[in-house]
Amino acid sequence: MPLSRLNNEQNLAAIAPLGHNLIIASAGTGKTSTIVARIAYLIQKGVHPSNILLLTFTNKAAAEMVERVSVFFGKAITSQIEAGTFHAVSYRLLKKLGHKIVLKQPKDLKILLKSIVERRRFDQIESSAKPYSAAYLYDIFSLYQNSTISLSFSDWLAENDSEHGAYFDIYEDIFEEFCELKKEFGYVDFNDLLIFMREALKSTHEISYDEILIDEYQDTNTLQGSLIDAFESKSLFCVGDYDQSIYAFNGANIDIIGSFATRYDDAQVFTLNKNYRSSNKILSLANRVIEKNPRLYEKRLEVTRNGEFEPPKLLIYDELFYQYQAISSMIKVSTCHQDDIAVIFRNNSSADGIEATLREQGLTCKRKGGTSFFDAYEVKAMLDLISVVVNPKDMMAFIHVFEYAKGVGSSLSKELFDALFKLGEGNIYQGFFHPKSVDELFKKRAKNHQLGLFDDIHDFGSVSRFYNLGFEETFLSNPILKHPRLNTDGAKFLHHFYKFMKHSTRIKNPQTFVNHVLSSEVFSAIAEILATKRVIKKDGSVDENEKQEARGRIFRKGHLLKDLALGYASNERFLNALTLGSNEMSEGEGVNLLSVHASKGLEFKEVYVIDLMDGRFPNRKLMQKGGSLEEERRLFYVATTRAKDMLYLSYAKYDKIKKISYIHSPFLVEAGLAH
DNA sequence: ACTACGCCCCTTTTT
DNA sequence: GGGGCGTAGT
Repeated sequence: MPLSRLNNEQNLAAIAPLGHNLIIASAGTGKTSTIVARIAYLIQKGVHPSNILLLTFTNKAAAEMVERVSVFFGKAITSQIEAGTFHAVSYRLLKKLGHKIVLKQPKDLKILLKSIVERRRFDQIESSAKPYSAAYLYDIFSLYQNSTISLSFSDWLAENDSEHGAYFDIYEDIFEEFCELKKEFGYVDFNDLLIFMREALKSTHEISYDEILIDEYQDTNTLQGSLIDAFESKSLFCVGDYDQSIYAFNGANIDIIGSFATRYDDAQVFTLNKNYRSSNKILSLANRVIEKNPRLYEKRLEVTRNGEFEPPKLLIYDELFYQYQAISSMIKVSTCHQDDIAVIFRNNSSADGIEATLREQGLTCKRKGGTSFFDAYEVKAMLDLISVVVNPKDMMAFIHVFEYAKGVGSSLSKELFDALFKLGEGNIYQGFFHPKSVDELFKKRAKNHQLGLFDDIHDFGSVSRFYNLGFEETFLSNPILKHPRLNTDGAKFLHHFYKFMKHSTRIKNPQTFVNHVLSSEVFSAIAEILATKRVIKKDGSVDENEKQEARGRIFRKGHLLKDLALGYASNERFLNALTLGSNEMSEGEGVNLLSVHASKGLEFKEVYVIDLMDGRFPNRKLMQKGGSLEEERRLFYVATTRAKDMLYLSYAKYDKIKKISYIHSPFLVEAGLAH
């Protein structure tokens, strides 16, 4: 059984009585096994699996832990455990409570926020500081929401950045409007999931757990902490390591783990000291460095692995790219299986270089954050087409789709959306198919000073200009076609879209729905535009064969998306799952390429920590913006403790593209590898 | 006034 | 590679 394989320390933690238990688990001490054993122990003791809540940092980690428990009890039991990230769990529970939620990517919401910011006047305000950009304002507000639950935005800003005092009122006002706009369009962001969940828990007794297990407890931020509190669980099982707290930029509050023992009367603290992962030499290097940080508790890690291992090796190169090439060569000749090798870096900007040199060597690599797939325009277009059906209030999705309509820019597409929104009383599907009569459908042109050319030619927006284009009767009679600036191309695109919408609402199965998107005229038109754009030569000529191939690639991505849709109960769930977990998916096979943050919780036989230059790692820029050397040191600790057998640390003295000279990272000095 | 397009800037870490 | 900005064209 699960408990039999634990050591004494782990066992004591796993069988702790219900209550408030904190497990301090240093790197490689078997915390996953301990959590798995704890869950198994609870189930054995008669706790119903649906009364267990497991909160992890990635959904993948949650799935793996539940999978390991199911070895003992079977899937029928373990599938009842509520497990996932704070965000994924909140989403599922809110759905269960009947909330309608459409999760939006921060990128889209930044555009929305920008539209509000642009309408504000800052120039009359006297201040030495320039107002924040919309994107930065979104990020800093997000950090605020994650960092505090007691302060107002202004008060929080005042504590962190006093120079913007003159703008505080405007900022507050902007977010008030932003909040209303989100509500109007039915949008929810990552933070909203947690905030809504916390609020929902205040007014329901439907949801409660016998025990909540929290992995990576050191990275819990104030908002997440308040959510844990809101569950009012009598039993917590929190697992973490102070030295691996690397999410300060997201509001991670180290006091939450630090004050655990004093926060609860019945607090019990267990410590796991036996390291099963790394060789003694790797471990002592990592410990030498992390000991430079102030100690919250004594670390006395015991090495359990016997045998002779190579000591960690420092590799020095004259130039950045030589470094990547040399490391790729070493990986090529390594006897280690490629899946068991990881290249770890502080900044993602290192990834492209190392990926390129690996490819030169004929090696493939695995990268986290399925960026290339979900960043592709065709994939975004497909997701926007799904979004607009799932949420007929979704302005952003509508506007993104209409970027592909010729003669329709951001201004007209917004006006079209507004008109459909009014015609359908807040629902563009209704606006298309059951339009109400509206007095002033289109806003009058603000001024008609320079009229002449276009403004009065189409002034009445006579629908007769769209006769003989083969439009359906019901479409022709829709008031939307009276928009004065809508041209024939735009109307054709709108008609494609209309037909797509018409047959959409009945399709509940996500796979069927993706098929519906792929066979629609709208998507076909979008694919046509993208394919043409991708093969067009400088002289404007297009090779038909090449274009068909490009079209083929676009539709192949469509079928990939269809495969991903398998198993989701509704379009809404499919869409939200992609937003919640798209960047957990990794792409490719072979050598693992990971940022330090992405490497958290993983282990590899052979690890290369690269670009260890002062400025890049530690990242001095971030340190100036509220980071700290301590945090960077913890990042170094996390990176090095991923290694089981062999650890390489490397840096380059010069970057010939950026023309920057570097000196080695101070952590290499602290590690005793450099002076 | 709005759309389309070409050129120049920067590029942190995550749900 | 993407977003911001200036310019030409409708």
